[in-house]
Amino acid sequence: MALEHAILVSLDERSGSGYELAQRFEKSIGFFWAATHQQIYRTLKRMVELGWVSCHEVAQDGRPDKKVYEVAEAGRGELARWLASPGEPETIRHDLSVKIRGASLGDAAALTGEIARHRDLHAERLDVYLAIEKKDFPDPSALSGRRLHQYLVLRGGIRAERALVEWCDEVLAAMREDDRR
Amino acid sequence: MALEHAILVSLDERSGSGYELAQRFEKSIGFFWAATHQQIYRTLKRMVELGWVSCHEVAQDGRPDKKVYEVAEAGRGELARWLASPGEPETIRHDLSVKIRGASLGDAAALTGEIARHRDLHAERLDVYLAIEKKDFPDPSALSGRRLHQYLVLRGGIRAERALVEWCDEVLAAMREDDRR
DNA sequence: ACTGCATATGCAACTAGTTGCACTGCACCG
DNA sequence: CGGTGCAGTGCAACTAGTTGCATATGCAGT
Repeated sequence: MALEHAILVSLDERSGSGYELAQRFEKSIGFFWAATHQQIYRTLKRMVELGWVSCHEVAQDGRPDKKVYEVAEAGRGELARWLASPGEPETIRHDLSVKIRGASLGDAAALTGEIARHRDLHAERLDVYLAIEKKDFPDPSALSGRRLHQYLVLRGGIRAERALVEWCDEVLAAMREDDRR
Repeated sequence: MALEHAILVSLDERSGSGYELAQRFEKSIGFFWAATHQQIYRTLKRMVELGWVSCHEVAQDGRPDKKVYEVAEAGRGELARWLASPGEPETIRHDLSVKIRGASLGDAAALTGEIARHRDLHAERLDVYLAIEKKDFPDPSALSGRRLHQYLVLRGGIRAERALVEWCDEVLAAMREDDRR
């Protein structure tokens, strides 16, 4: 399980509360590891028990108290161990592919609509990633260390989304062509 | 959940036992929807209760009896309903990205080894897909209907694996370059 | 005879992830 | 003064997926 490890990486970049982590998972970490606030709170609790992170409450004015977590020694050790350990490639679960494979059993028009919708969603995500690339990493050749690693992960997102958009376009073109005959 | 639907699509292509389905998930359906035999047996049982599939036992000689499942009317209806209903894009969980993002916290050499290993795994999968493409779909422009849909899903796999291989290569090149400085 | 392998099905216990709700604090708007 | 909305934490119940084991038939090789 990598949720613990994703949280460790994120907390190492900057300590924060469960709420803040949930927001990071919404916008940046979540691009490659999705998690809800429920999962994050539950996992943080477990990680405190394991001694991987430490926690102290912080009183705030103008808003409720929060619990700030930071990576402990044991957490850093666990992260190093995990980074060096081999992992399986992701198990793929792509329901759009299931739908396409079953296309002949349903309404073709509804399905092409669905594919077009996914195409647009992926195109939107791609635009977001490209905007981040342009804004935050204008000169990739000058990057090193942590910044370089962030950039490389973003590059993975760009490549994946681009591949999906192009694939959706290929599927739509082929299905329309098939329809015409 | 799409496991039911993936099973329906597969059973519609050809009726079969849980064991046979598990094998299909290992080699073809599993390229875009992973499932273990446990999941499949459990889900088939539930689908019989729901009336989506029917089941009859078949005695065999030379090997144990089996239960052959086939899609029922209600299953076909459910599948058509699902095909037309909008779905969320996949929630991404890519632990290689988490590892790269945390690269500076562990052993760089071990991590590049891990990335190279994934690169090779994806290159292998890509070769498998390309071989299938060449063998089973030598003339894509002549395809239509079900065969076309199978081909298009395969194309998605090819695009995805190619993107991953290229990304791994980019990451490895950039990390080696960064190392040298 | 013994071992290993493929076929064939399944339970039990576990881990992981989702969904729906509940609670507090405070600010800002009309 | 009541509604909306963000910040902040969390429980309970559920669904989905994994892992380890159990069991049975029968073939092929040593």
